[in-house]
Amino acid sequence: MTPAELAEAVLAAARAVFAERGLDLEALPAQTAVERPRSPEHGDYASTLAMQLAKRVGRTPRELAAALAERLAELPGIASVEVAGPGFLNIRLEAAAAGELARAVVQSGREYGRSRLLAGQRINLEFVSANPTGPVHLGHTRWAAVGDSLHRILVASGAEVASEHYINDAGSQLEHFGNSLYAAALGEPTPEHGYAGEYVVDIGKQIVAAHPEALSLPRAEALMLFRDEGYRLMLDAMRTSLDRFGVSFDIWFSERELHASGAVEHAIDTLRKQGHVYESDGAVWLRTTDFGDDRDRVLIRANGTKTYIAADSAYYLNKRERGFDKCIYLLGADHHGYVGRLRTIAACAGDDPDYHIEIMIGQLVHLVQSGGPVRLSKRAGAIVTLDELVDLVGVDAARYSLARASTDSTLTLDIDEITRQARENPVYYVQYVAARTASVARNAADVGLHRGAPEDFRPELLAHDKEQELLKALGEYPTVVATAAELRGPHRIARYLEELAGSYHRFYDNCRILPVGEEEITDLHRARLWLNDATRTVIANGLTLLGVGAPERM
RNA sequence: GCGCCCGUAGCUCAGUGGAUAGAGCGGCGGACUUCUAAUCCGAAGGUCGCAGGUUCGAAUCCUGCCGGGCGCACCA
Repeated sequence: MTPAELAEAVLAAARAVFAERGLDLEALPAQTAVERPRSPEHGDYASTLAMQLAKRVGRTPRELAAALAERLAELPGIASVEVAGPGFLNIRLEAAAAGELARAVVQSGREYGRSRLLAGQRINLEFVSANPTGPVHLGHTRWAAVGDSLHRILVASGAEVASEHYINDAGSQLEHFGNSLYAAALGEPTPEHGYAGEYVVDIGKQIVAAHPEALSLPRAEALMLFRDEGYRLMLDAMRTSLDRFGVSFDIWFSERELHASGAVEHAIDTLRKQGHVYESDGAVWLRTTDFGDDRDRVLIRANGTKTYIAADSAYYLNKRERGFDKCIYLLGADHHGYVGRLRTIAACAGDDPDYHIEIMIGQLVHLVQSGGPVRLSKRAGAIVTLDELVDLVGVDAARYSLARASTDSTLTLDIDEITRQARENPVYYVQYVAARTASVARNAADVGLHRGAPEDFRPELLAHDKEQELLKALGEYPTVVATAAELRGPHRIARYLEELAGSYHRFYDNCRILPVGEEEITDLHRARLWLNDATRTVIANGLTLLGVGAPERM
């Protein structure tokens, strides 16, 4: 019996009790959940439904709980139900009913944990969106890890999702970048508003190597060449870094093309039709105060140039016109001023800012090394890049470290610490389970131990405390994935896997899976192998959602 | 001044109103002639920033305050 089935049984019992006593069925929720109590004294699962309902129907929690307990206790698979405290329902399953899960998980394989929760939603998930004027740095790296994992989680929950990287290639930053490359190639100092750093010199050299004539061109032509070639090389480098990190975007969207396609004018027309555009002082304005902004915003300046908000609007509307009904933006805290703006744009376009647009603000990553802070300013040239981080700790450890924290928390990474403790990173604790389970499976095959036919599986033999604990952990996985999808929290997967890993290691330590020496193979060995393989399935599924490998050996 | 996020063990961080607040790391003490000791077991470590409020029940929700981070353009 899975937790979901148990929860449904609790609700069904509530319906029966309500009907029997003439209570208002409308007071019942559409869904309920059972939780896993911290203390084993409180049973395998607990329901708080009676306490939640009592006030609504004017009964005491304990009275309702007692009635529910009576009904639930009769169900097959349920060993006992107790009413405790103010009205908790503490439920114990029979070992066999719990053990069933091992078979169900193995048979579901990669499907275990996937759902249709978000079926029918078409989601555009934008993240990273780094300027093509420098390498992907550590700030972006957090969103790369979190965004890509979220992408996988949303897909696993049934949504149709496109991951998208916006390229800011239309503004003056690219000009400054080109100027900097040119200056570097000439050996001149970095120009004002320019970019510094070794990568600028490197790219400058690459361009000169590929275009020996570059330095003898007239200045204006040379600048254009450095700008365009630098842009191309930088974009390639970004793609390469992200690929190596296991992150590949479905769509790379160019701002330049957005402008070239006339999308900006089109967007302003659309907003005008919605009645929120007006002209004043020679400029074109968006009346964002219609939707709570403290002042209106300019779309087109008096000099005819478009503002960034104009492009933002065009980009949002373009996403909507491409058929996405939910646009999720993953932005760093340094951009949280965008939130109101983007939501207002959606509102001005006639959309529901609480549904069509969703802006996740992730807090920044702080780096410290040798006790002091490390600055991440791109202009200053002191960059800690994605590539450097990966070189230091590897893809798995890097992705895991970044994905296991809530994006609401600023994350402090100590470079020394990461380097030194790479082996102690929690990712290895989890991956070690993948390796151990694989090793057990290999050894089992060597000694002729096989799971056998599913119908010969004896779930009731998995009655040891550690086996039951592990089974409960396995049963939680689908709920964890669903919650991670709904709350957009990939870190929940990581935290869950750490718990599951603990349960497995304790099981492994207490319950011998393989026969020792010449010992005869029994149904218990086979049952434990089912449990071993079920664990391997869940660990692998979970790590996949994080974009982290599940190694066969370590 | 206004807005968003955070404040939980020595450190890094979990905990979408439930029972005795958790994990990893660090430190202390144990466990390998048997499936991988990258593991396990034990002890230690907490006024959940502070003060009120709501609730049968608050780390969680509300208000105020304190502390930290980040933002508030006809810049990109």
